[in-house]
Amino acid sequence: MSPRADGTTPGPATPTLASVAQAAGVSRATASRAFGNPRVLRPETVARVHAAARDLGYVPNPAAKALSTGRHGLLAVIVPDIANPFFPPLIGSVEGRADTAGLAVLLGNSAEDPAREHLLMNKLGLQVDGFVLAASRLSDEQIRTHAARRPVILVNRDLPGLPRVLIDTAAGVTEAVEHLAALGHSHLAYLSGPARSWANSQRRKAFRRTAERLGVEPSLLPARISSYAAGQQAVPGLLASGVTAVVAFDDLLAHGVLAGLAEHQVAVPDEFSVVGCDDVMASQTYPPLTTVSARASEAGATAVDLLTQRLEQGARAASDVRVLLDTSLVVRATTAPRP
Amino acid sequence: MSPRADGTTPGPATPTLASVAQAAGVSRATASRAFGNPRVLRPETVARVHAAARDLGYVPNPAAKALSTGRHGLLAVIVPDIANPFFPPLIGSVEGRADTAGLAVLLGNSAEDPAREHLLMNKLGLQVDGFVLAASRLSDEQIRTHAARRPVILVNRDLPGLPRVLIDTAAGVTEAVEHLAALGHSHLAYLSGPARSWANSQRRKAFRRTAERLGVEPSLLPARISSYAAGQQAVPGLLASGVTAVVAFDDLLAHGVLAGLAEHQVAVPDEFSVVGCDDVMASQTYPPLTTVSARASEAGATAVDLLTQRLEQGARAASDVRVLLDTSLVVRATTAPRP
DNA sequence: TTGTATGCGTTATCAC
DNA sequence: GTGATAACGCATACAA
Repeated sequence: MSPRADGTTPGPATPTLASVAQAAGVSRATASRAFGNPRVLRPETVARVHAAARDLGYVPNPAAKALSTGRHGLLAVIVPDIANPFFPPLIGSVEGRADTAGLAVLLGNSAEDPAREHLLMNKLGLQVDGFVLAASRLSDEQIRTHAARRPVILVNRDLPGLPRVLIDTAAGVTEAVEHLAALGHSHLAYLSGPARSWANSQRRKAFRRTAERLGVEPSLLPARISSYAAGQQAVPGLLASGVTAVVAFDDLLAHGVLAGLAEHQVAVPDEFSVVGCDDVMASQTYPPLTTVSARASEAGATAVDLLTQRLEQGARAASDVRVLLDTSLVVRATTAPRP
Repeated sequence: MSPRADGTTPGPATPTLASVAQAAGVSRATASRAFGNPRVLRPETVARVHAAARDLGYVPNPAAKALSTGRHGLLAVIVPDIANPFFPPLIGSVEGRADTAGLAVLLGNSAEDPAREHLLMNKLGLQVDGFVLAASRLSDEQIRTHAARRPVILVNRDLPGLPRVLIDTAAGVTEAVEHLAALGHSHLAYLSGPARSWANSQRRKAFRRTAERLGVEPSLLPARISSYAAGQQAVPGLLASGVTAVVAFDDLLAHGVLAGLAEHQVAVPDEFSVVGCDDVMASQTYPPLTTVSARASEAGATAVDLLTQRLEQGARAASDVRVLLDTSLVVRATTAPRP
């Protein structure tokens, strides 16, 4: 056992609770209490231990603490694709909120692969206190199995019985269709995203329902995956279908559509209107994309809140929490009246 | 000690090495060796232990292993800003490579704040085997202090004595200036990024050096931070300076410039040329941005390789490794001859 | 080749 | 209030 097998300088042994206890002239148990349960100790004793700890530069050993308590001070956030611009803000807010809650964040990337996601959760399961599972590609049963072992908070996955926070883009998509109909577009397309995505099925349904209600003709085009190239490749089909406007599953696809339309000399928004979704990139890129707001950051923070709640309250915490985050349309520069 | 304080179902106690040993009819030590050092055991014994482990669904407890060995199977990657599109691909490749190396990834966000970065490293230091420090905002001394405790691999920070991987955008920026000069632009601007960023100083120097060599007039404009809004706000100054082309610190700023120019009715690329940097977003957004390639993914993977090397070889590993990743200009649609 | 005994650093259950 | 002491689960000298 050579804890110094790496290239770091040995230096003096890192102080342990035992060192602190000795320096403070108390037992290890008392030293421990000075940190974890100071109220039961005489204030004077607490102060003495703290002083000793400070002098020695004592830092508690997380591994030992975890082994003893079963709590790791760690949370895992699993996403299908880190490179997809929807997730970084979500991850960022998870990290931020976790940090203030005293938790560190383990990052897992499932690469859109359910098998990989499952493996990842098994591997990480024993070293974290809980999971934030974003846009999971797992089956309901698999998720339930994992949730039986470790607390799991779902983001954008509506599984009854588990705490979940849902970004309800249906409202925004509905607005988008209304917006386009009001502009005179009578034939619209929805360019769909990942098949196993909850968000995608929500958006597709809202699109169709609203189109029918308003009496505009809906077309459904599959892009299968969310990528710039997929959006670009969907353009020929889009033009062939005869629509004059499209609602894309997300901003990434929308930008691909923009590129594809430019290739075909179709002007946006004069000849063709494009609506994205998630408002990620849309606010960081030119031209300003009309899109549906997403609130991914809020979703992440809320998920962490639910998790810490569950961690603190244990089984007493309500487990069937369902937080719905409302969305709305943000009209920018890629939609205009039908030509 | 109630490891089940959360809402999970109790179920059968998770199997430990002791359970496996008992089931296989061997001692705990032998069971342990079956995993960590199988060569010293009779193959038959190894098989029996593995079978028992499989039947019981045994998963080694990372905390116990860490406490015993001092190795955590964890790596921390620290970035200044998760939301900045430069970092997600880097983080993703770190995660990917770490995963194949059997390491999990802890994510830290310094929010561009050196103090926060320092705190983060202190907090995480005891639970990881090493750090990948991307675009660190820390002082040289601080980095050295941390590196003395835990192996640190630097990305885009050139600190002699520490393993580092540098994305050498100087070459690409040089090409960009040459490209613009060849197009007839005789007065160029560099829109700079974060002051403490190594990448920024590299780019600024390359810009000025090349401009002087080619006899074109260089202007330096500060954006201070990398954001869409900052790029947008820099446009008035840009136009006032009389330049006809700009090289922005990164693609995010470049897109902001694009938006600002549109506001001022300046056509790109006909009246004004814009070059970005890092080729992130540029390939996912329309219009296609002329930019400098970045290879952030390769940088992340390489950093992990250097770290695992160091972890395996210990102090014998060469510590002054300096990996330089070359870059080049990618000409797309935002540059054209001077009007 | 395998078993025995001990330590890793902390928390928690008893006593006192 | 405080102090011994036994876990927690695993790895590893040392014996055999």
